[in-house]
Amino acid sequence: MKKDRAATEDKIYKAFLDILKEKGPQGVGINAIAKEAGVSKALIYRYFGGMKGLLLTFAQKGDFFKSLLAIDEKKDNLENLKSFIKEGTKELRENVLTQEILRWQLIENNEDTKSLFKYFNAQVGKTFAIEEKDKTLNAAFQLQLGGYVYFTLLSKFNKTFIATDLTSETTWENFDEAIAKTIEMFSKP
Amino acid sequence: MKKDRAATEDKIYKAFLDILKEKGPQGVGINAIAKEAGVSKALIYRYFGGMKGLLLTFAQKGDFFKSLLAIDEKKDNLENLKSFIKEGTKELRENVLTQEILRWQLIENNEDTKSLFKYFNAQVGKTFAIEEKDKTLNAAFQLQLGGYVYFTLLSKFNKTFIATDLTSETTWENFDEAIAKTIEMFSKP
DNA sequence: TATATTTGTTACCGTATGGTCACATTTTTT
DNA sequence: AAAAAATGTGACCATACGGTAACAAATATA
Repeated sequence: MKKDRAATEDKIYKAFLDILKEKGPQGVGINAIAKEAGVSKALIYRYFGGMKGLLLTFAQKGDFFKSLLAIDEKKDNLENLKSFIKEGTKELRENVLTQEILRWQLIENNEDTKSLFKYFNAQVGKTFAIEEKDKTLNAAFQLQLGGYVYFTLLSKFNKTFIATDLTSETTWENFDEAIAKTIEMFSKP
Repeated sequence: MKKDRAATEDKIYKAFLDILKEKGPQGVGINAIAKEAGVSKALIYRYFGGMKGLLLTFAQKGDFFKSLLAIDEKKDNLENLKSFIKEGTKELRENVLTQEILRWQLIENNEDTKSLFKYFNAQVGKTFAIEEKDKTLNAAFQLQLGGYVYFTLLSKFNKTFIATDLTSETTWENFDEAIAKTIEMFSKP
């Protein structure tokens, strides 16, 4: 049998990502990862230091919503902020990995996940930080951003929220429009 | 030893509620409930039909955010809608049980939880349904409502979101103000 | 080539899970 | 009082979890 540590580590790490994406935080476990990777679970402890070390590795690689960083400079004026928002919401709904980390933060926060959340939130803060001009506008914007996250996560298991169809593309366009409109109105004198 | 089925059923049901409130959806399990109730788990199957039946019982009792129903009629004009929102957000942040059901919907949706979510969401729909006057306003309102839910759930494990302090009372007052202001601005010609 | 070292697997441990069943005890009915 | 029904428990099963240790096989070093 061929032996290759680097390749094995890669198999383990990929398996972890796949499970997180497919089964969510609840599916992530030593046994499941080892099985998915087709490798003995003892190696996860030897090479990564168990779940905690695995999450730390994940955190330090830090490939979260990287596509947003490219347009990070555009947040200066109103029009660019709006397009930034649109890009951000699109990215959020496409990036399942990011979704699952956000979901994870809603259900636990222990010694294992600590480092992951720390790095992830630092990245979020760096990406989505906007200069606060108006206290109420800021709160309104954050609420809508949080709402977008909420509905995105909710749509995994629910097709509707009250009367809103979460499977309809129109719904998400309406959300984008609502955010833009809100910012616009707040910005008027 | 005294035997009293009604009292035992009550002990089981109360134990279920306590665990859901204290440990969240993840803590809810047959063994944990039986232990908390100080009763043999076989009785949960005999009297409730297992977890599924227990959740159905919970669903049918339907004591979700009841305090809101009392002010349900007030949603007719702008000022009353705003006060209704304020009451709603207050209730949400105080009602841990409601929070945990909302959290539950973000992480699973199986045969056991099906009935619970169905009844719960029907109640939510009945309570928070507002007549849609403007498509964009409606989306903005829903986003902010969702954001409020998101931050409420997030605050259980996280003290901050980006630069926002989720433990500060001022933060939540800002949120309330933002919702009111948004509705107000949308309502102007 | 012989010896270390690294890599990988299997088997095991303790614990916890959901679920069932036989049995003892209490309460109700006859 | 005797029989029947309801109530409650403890033991047990299969399965899964995280974690460890002993051992085999491959690779690197001497």
